[in-house]
Formats: sequence, structure tokens, C-alpha cells
Amino acid sequence: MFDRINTYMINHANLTAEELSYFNSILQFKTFPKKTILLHEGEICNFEAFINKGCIRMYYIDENGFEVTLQFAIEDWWVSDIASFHDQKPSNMFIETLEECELLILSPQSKESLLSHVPQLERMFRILVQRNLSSLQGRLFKTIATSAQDKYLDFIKRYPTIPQRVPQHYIASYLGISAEFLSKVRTKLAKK
Amino acid sequence: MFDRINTYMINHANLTAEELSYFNSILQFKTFPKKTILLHEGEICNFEAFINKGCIRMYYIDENGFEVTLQFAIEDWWVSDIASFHDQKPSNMFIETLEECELLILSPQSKESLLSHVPQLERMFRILVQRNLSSLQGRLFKTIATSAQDKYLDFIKRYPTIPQRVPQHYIASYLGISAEFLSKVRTKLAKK
DNA sequence: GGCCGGCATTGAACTAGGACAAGAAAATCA
DNA sequence: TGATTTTCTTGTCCTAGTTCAATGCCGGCC
Repeated sequence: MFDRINTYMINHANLTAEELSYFNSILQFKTFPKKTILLHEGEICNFEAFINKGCIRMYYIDENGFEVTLQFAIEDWWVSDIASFHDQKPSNMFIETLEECELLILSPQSKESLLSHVPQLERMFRILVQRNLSSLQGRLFKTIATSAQDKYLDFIKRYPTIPQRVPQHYIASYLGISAEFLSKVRTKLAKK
Repeated sequence: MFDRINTYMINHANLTAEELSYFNSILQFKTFPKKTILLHEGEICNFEAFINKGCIRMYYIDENGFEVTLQFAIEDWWVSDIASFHDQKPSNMFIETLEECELLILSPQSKESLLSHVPQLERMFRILVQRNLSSLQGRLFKTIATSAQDKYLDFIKRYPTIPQRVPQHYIASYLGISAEFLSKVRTKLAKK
């Protein structure tokens, strides 16, 4: 149950055996069926979840029902709306399972106590957020500067396993193009 | 010289008088003329700079010379390519002054020693990055989901002082639209 | 096995925004 | 002050991507 996350922790921080077992003790293990909405717009996000198994999507919806996928997340990723989690304010995104999921969950209180017991994890979480920020910066650039085709090619290169796991129209909504146009891009690519 | 940053620090962390003066002691004060490139693509970013005075732009350029402005920053902002700064790896962005600037600078070493002397600042920097991440998430959404006009209106609402300080075509490159089209959007808005 | 709902494809008509070009206006500087 | 460079505007034509609608497809479920 903790294999995956412990391997992860060993690679991302160096904790003593006691620290690691304390960490494990405060995690809550939960499973969720496919298509469960873990966070609704307007709710406060009270989890920071490590994906032990499964696939999750974070997305926004505007007034007209237009969806933008912010992120897909699979095994070994942390998922949360950090702004909402951290400031305990209503989120403006949705988080939804795309497959049956096994999650290891930190609540705001357990994270708080984790950080006070193991202060060096402050650093790991900071780095996690930094990485996230930096890759989002790069993505914004590509979203603005490149064609639909290049975005798609870049996507399958960066996330080669995702297309097998999630419906294609969600990928379109990640790339910021319509599902129909993604289909056209793909058939054009296939002809080469 | 330290007024502005000390006010900032008092609002964002609570340090003792000694900690604050230690903090001041490791900052390096520097001024730069307008249009100085502080960081070139390919270089390692070795500063995290607090803007005491002036205005700065961070941007990407693609192979065809197409520019995307990632961020404008003015007084009270921190500016850096954190990924490059933190991992000491080449940056893929540019950072440039748009006005004459007064900066208070942390080097990687001084930040390191700052964090080991005043570990609670780890938290302040993490929160800074989190805020940044969260606002970038919102921006990506708007970039994809809204029209040029709405993006522009949103921009002047969020950053009302920026349009007076920076050339309009840079704003266009922030919004992800052409300078010409921004001009058309503006004349259309002016007619109402 | 048949039906149903989500998903992908394709085509035709349309549009937001881009590219280019040429001036006008404003800022910079000697 | 005038000269030069940078910025902004306006018009025309063009295209990448959208919207809408129709069709087919696959997988799940009774």
C-alpha cells in the first residue's frame, strides 16, 4: 500500500525510517470509482493526494460550459488545488477521476503537522510547486506560440501513455483546440 | 534603500529585528539602465531579485523570433527564472528591464544561507511560488477560453498601472495576440 | 442479442485573429 | 531643433481553427 509512495519519497527527500513511518501513519488511503468528482468548483479543496493508481483530470469550466483541461495526472503525481487547499478558499476548478483510483491523502491538518514534525519536507513541497510552475510556464508559451499540430505532437511526446488512457476530446481541451479539429490534425498526420 | 523590502517582509513573514537585518545584509543592491537584459536564453539565472523601483519583463522567443511575454513585474515583485536559479540549469527565457531599475538581489549562495539561518522563510518563498502557480493556472485558462477583447479588459483590470508603463505591443504579446489586433480591439472599445 | 450513450470522424460554411504594408504619431537623442 | 527610431493605427486579404450537423463506431448494460 505504501510501496509506491515510499519509493517516491526516497527519491525526493531523505527521511529517516521513523520519519517515513510517521509520514505513512498520517496518510489516508482511499479508493474512488471512475468518474468521481473529487472537487467541485466553489468547494474548498481539502486534500493533497498522491496517486497510487489511476488517472485524474483537473479542469475549468467557463460560463458557457466551455471546458479547459489544466492537467492530467497519473501514478506518482500529487493532485490538489493548492491555492484553495492552502488558503482554504473556494476553488474555481474541478478535479475528477478518469479511472478507478487509489489515493493517499493529506488533509490540511495532517500536512500542517507533517511539516512541523519533518520540516525538511517544506523543501520537497516547494520544489514540487516550482517544477509545476516552470512546466506551466513552458506550456503557456507553447499554447500561445505553436500550431495545433505541433502542440499535439509535443503532447504525445511528453505524455506518451496518456493518449491510451483518456478520451481524445479531453486531450483537445488540454491543448486548447476543439475536439473536431484535433481529429482532423490526427488524420492528416496519419496520412504521412 | 531597504524601506520597501522591509515593509514587504513585515507583511509576508514575521522576522525578528536581527533576522531582518541579517536579511538586509546579504542583499545586493544594484541599479540597471532601461533595456538591460538581465538574463539571456541559455544562461543560468543566478539571481532572485526584488524590484525596489522599475519595471521588468520576462519573455520567451521561439525559433521564428515570435515573442511571448510571460510576465511584467513592477515594484514589490520578485523576479527570477526559478527553475534555472534553483537547479542551476540554462534558462529558456529572457528577462529585461523596461525602465531604469533598482533591484535587491539574492544569489543562489546567499539564498541558501538565508534559508539555513532563517528557515521559516522557506515557507514564505513556497507561498510566493504557490501564488504564482495559481495565477498562472488562471491565466492559461483565460488564454484558451476567452476572446482577445475579454483578455485585454481583464488585463487592464488586473494590472491597471501597467498600460501606462509599457509599450502596447508587449501587452499584446502577453495576451497572445498580435499588436495590430490589439490596436483594433482598443479602437473598437473606444468607440463605445 | 439489441439498444443506448458516449466518442470519433468528416464535411461545409463561417469567423476571429494573423500577416503584410503603409502612414501617422510619439518618443529619443544629438 | 530636426532626424531617427520606435510605437501605434488602419486597411486589405488570408488562414487556422471553430461551429454545426450528420454519420458511424464501440463498449456497456438490461
